[in-house]
Amino acid sequence: MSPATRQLRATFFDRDPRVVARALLGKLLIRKLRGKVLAGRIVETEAYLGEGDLAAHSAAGKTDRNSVLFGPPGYAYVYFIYGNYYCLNVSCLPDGVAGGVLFRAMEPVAGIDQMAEARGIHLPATGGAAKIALLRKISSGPGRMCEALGVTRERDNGKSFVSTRSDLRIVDDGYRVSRVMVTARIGITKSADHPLRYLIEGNPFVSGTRLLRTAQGVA
DNA sequence: GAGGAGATCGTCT
DNA sequence: GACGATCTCCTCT
Repeated sequence: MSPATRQLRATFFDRDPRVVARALLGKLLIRKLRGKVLAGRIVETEAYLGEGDLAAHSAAGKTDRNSVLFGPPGYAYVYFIYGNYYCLNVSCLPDGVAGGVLFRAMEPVAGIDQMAEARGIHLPATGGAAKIALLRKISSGPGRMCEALGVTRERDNGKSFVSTRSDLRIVDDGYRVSRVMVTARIGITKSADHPLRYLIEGNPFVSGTRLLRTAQGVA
């Protein structure tokens, strides 16, 4: 990483989830696990707006499960879904106001062998299309990302993204995103038509294929 | 290559 | 007891 790399602060997350979701594209998600550094560039996010957003876990109010979403900005909300998978979010907006951003996909950057191993993927030594297809399988999806990074609710729910001592951090290394696309969110039934999914246009590491329209600023 | 359905269990009602 | 911010495998075209 370049010397210009800097960790995101709480003020970055103390904004509308739609603004944060878009701004997170291109940032590096860094995980320290058992002495190893795992990192990926965020290429796809979804915004969840809080109590007015029926698709958000916080829609029905605060519970033990979703309390992190109602807390201060910049903290990890991890939940277990479909009996198999974890999903990783970061809380947004001030303490007491619900809102968050779901990390949906990232491009592997560092610790790729460790992440592939965690996913049960064997990477070939040589490159080519077959290797790229396997690299996509490491972290193109929220459940896949969590498995690759070793994220679990027990270990990471409520953890700070903005503490310099945290083993879960997000940094800006100066990478600039050329074009952002906005589509409807994936896998939900309520408020499903809202364009709140943000992805880097043309990036091969995004999940799914539902591309509805190109972003014109923040929706 | 695309689409459908099953797996599997925590959370909420 | 029902549902779900997913993934993978299997079948069909």
